[in-house]
Amino acid sequence: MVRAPCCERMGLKKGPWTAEEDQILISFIQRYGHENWRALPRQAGLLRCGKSCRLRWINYLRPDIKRGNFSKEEEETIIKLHQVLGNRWSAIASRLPGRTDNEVKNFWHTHLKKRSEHNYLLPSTTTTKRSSHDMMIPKRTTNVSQKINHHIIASNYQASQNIVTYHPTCDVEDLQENNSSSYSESTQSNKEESMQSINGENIGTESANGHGDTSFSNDMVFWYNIFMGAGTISES
DNA sequence: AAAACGGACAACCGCACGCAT
DNA sequence: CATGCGTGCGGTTGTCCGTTT
Repeated sequence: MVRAPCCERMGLKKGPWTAEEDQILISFIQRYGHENWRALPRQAGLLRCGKSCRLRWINYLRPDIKRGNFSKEEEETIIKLHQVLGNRWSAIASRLPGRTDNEVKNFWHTHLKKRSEHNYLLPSTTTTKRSSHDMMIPKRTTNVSQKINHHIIASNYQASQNIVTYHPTCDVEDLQENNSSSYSESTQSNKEESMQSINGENIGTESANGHGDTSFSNDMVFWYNIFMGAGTISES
């Protein structure tokens, strides 16, 4: 597949955003939403590529962004989730309402990494690029992770002013045990089914074939622990 | 006072994936 | 089935700013 290079078109601006650009982007999205990031800058009259607009919105301009220092609880949550999930910043960020993957990633590299390295070895923090083939944890657990994250984000979004749903007391040690035993064996469809069953609702997945094997059960437990233990999927 | 240094954070880049055609 | 587009993600780079020398 040939991919069009982003932001390389003549006339597209790069670098820091100005207040005027921010204002244009905010008011455009407030008015029309962001159904198509690629078309958005043209429609809004911004000399930016869609990717840049998306990043700016998601990481900085979104109304539900929580600015300011990370709390102690948030730090601990990041550290623990990183032990379980590795460098899956979006997944970690989804556990921290109002925080973005970029923010979490930066915070990790500037604050937590050194501290964490003192305490334990970091098996999954390699800086080399990994394909989805050469790692047990898929780079993008697209179906389940996206849907879960969408679910999470939607939940948080719905009640954004109301709840901070992560529980700093989450027992990540348990998660790690389950992780080592079942995560690598699990399949995408298993995870999807797990989440469906766990939530007692259809979160949008398709496969309907039944699984009665133990890996499925382990998987179910694993994902249940991941998302219930860290607490964002509330028992709604 | 100014240069050098380093930390923090914003932004960019390239890849992988889902989906429509 | 093959192709291309749009998007999300993680790694990396760039820039700003405070601190040290």
